[in-house]
Amino acid sequence: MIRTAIFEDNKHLRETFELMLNTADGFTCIGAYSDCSEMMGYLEVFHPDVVLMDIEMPGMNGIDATRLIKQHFPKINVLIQTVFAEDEHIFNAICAGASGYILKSTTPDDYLQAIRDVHAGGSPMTPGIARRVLELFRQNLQPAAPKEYNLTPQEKKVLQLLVDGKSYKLIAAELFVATDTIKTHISSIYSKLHVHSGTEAVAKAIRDKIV
Amino acid sequence: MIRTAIFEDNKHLRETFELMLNTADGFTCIGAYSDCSEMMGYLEVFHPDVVLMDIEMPGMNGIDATRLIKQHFPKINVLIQTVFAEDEHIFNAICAGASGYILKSTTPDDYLQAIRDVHAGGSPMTPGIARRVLELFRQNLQPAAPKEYNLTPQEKKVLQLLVDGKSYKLIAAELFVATDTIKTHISSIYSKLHVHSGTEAVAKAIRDKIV
DNA sequence: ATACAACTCCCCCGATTTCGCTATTTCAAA
DNA sequence: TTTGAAATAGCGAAATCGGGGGAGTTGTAT
Repeated sequence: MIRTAIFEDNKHLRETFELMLNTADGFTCIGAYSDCSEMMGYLEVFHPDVVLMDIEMPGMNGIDATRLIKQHFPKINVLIQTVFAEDEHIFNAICAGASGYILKSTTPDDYLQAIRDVHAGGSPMTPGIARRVLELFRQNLQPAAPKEYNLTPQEKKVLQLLVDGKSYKLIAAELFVATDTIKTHISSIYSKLHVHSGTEAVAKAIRDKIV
Repeated sequence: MIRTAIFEDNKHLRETFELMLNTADGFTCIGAYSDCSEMMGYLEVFHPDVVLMDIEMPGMNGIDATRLIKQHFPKINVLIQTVFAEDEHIFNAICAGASGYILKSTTPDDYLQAIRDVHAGGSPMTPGIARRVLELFRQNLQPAAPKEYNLTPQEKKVLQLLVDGKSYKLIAAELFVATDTIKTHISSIYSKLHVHSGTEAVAKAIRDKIV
């Protein structure tokens, strides 16, 4: 028996969900609320397995509520169900700790299956949502856009050591050349990066290039 | 009619898929291969809508093949189907550009539905896989661990401006104080960050803190 | 053979940075 | 009221840095 709680401000929808869960085999609806004002106290007492959470609600929104739930009851699985498919909502919901994210166009059977999935440790998602998630994933991972400034191999080494906080002398020692040679390299690094000091160069180097 | 191609080294499975696609309504299997050796030339000619890709195959594996496909034919949707649910495979598949990731335990109907979903621009995933994806997502995103070094507000401002490449004089001007004051601030910043130069401070500031 | 890029080195010089130490004012906490 | 942190400011000296110039050696490409 999967103990489910509902947070949904639309009265009709809320009661439909409640009925659906109470008539379906293997489910119980142990609470249906139109907002999150009493949520924490309620969860403390009844400890549902799965929370079906709407995003748009008066008072606290479903994403902040999810964050709150996961902070205090990490074992409760939160299934977001909403009409919003915006990247920002999806992103925030995931970060808040949502276990699933389905759109409201889903059929009753799909709802039940989604709740089962969540309860079994899965993360059901509408395929369209899943695509957004994958794309967000790739975006937030790839931004390795190492700009090229035509630095020569030696200049890269010097820049690397500069970033490590080494002085001209130390860099020279490390590369077995004269300090003046390092000065020359650094001059050309500066002109290639369009900067005029070590701090600027380091900032630029870290921000859009090699470590 | 969804034009699908299959890459799967298991003969029985490959032929089952082929039969399934050719008998189902709305699908055509326009090729079924046991490895990726001739893949690119094949895709060039037949241009399938969806590729059903196995991971474990002799020769090139399905993930590298996916990367190759997406590089040259970004419009082709690749649906990974495998017995492997390891995080590393999932991660690599996503980065390679896979549009979906389903496990081989899926039923025939689910296969067809997954292919439909992919073709419609969705990303079907087994709920268990989806959970892994969400967790990978959170992992690769959260490491925003802004270390605190007990810098005072003014010191933070100074550090910020230092990172921007400003000289002591300029910082002093910007904060309406004497240059010597900036000297003092920078001294305490250095001792708090345990560094001994501007470049080190900037590197540390960017790497594990503000800005 | 002649360029050209990359790497090397040297000198000069002024500006900037770094490291000492001291010291006052303000403001909030003890 | 005393204490302490934060911010302010100053002085001095050594070291480093940044910009300018010129110049020699490789090696590759034309």
